[in-house]
Amino acid sequence: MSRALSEQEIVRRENLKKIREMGIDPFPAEPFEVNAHAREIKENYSEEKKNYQEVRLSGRLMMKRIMGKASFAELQDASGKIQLYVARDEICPGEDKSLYNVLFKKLLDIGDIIGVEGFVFTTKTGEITVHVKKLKLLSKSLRPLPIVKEKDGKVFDAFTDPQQRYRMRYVDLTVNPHVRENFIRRSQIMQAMREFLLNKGYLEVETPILQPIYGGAAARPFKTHHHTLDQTFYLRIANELYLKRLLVGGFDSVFEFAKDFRNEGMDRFHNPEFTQMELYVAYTDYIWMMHLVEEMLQYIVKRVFGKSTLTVGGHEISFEGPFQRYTMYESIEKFTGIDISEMDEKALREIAGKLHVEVDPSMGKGKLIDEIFGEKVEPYLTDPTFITDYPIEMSPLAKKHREKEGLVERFELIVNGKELANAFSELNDPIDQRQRFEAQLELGKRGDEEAMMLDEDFIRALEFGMPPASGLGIGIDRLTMILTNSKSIQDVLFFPQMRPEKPAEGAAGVEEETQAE
RNA sequence: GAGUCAGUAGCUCAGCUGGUAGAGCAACGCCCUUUUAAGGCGUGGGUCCAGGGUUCGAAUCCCUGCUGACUCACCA
Repeated sequence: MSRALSEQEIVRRENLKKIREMGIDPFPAEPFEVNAHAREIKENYSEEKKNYQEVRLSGRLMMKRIMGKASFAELQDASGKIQLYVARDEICPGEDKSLYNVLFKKLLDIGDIIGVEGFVFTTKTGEITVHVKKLKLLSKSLRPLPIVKEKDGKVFDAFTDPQQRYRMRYVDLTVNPHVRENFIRRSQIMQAMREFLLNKGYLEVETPILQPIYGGAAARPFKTHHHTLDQTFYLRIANELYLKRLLVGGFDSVFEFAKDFRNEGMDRFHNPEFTQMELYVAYTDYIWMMHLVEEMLQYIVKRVFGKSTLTVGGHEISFEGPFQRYTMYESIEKFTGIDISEMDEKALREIAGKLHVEVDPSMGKGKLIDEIFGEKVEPYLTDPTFITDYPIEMSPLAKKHREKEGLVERFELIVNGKELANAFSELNDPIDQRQRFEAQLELGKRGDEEAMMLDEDFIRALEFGMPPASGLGIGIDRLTMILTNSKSIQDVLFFPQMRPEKPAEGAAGVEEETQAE
């Protein structure tokens, strides 16, 4: 399929041709060895020490300022930008000046990837600069990059169109340094979490993404089909039930960074695929897990940001534990003045109406309480807050509360008005578990599309005996959003889900085969 | 799923109650050996998201569709 080329693309293709005609390979195969990076040079160069006198670095040409026989340019590598000084007679010591006059001045375009060799000095305006002695083209760029300029911290002509930024994230990352920064943070956050868990001696594991029965959460799944087995599979909505099987198998602590998939609405907090870290530790309970979560978040924030208070959405949020704790009933009473602890389904429905919380007939008691909480409490919890002791109806995998009738031993951690983590003392009584699943089936019949499936093998595992344990799920995307002060999940996912730009050609047949539904 | 807003040059955007498209940067040509949103002079570049309609005439008004953002609904 050919595409009409823009004026600038035509120029670049012509330049490419001319480069080849000069006998220069625009896409050379040999490696270009580098011994320095932009940021490191800018941080460590000193005029007195005269260090960095033989540097080799490579990156993208981001700016050319040509002044006749000498030029300044900007090179951007993975660490940042640095200015280059390119003088004609330096890179062309002999008679032939074409390397400067033709290749550098005319044929190299912004976006080209080059390698340079030279020494570092400071210009008379005080800018640390690489004085280039040798220059090599490493890869030609055939499309014009958006030109983003900056002065005194102000950015001009920023590349901002969300659609283009997400579809061409490579361009976004190239021209928007703060975008790059968020993703580096994400990686550091995950690394710190993994480090914390491994230091505790917990075992990192992997469990199936293709599951014959989906479970461990309440959500609509993606459905697919395996040809050889001629069998329906679901992309996991959670890995909880598999990790618990591993506790049955004798591991006493397991965790997994899991991509989960939920076939539901998309907004700035939800992407169809997202990442959760789930952790199960035997012989502990949810109280113990609250301490662990406090300790872990403190560790991560300290490790990644070097401090324990961050500005999130205009608020200062401290991750220094211990966090505030309320039971679910307490929190509702605190924010609405109404004590719902003794109410039945009918009374709750009336209260919901009074509070202008929308409900529908398929909702059971647990869901009604959750609606009230979600509407009247959750959005107002800014600092990290544990909400504990949830109604049994909405927590089919959690252990019954040791003292309080009708509740389970469960907590959620709310930060900045959103759920960040969810945990319980895990239900390990197989008979109780079967009854809970059966109650879910009932809800399913009432029209709750997210009611859980009955997983016979999971029950069988519990019947062999699972040690008492607590389990935790923590949303990595949400955590990254909070810690990087990002307004949308799209800012912390490299490639957020979007509609295809145009219907993929030839994809129709494939679609038919792989996608049931 | 509903509502609101948006889609114009490579990028960021102007374009009034309808008269046939503009700026800055980028590109191209020339000048310039310490510039940094470099500068000076000059030049080119458009499926105005797509398809219909109204009209003598549509980037502009109307309808449909596509894509995106936001809000709401849904989502423990």
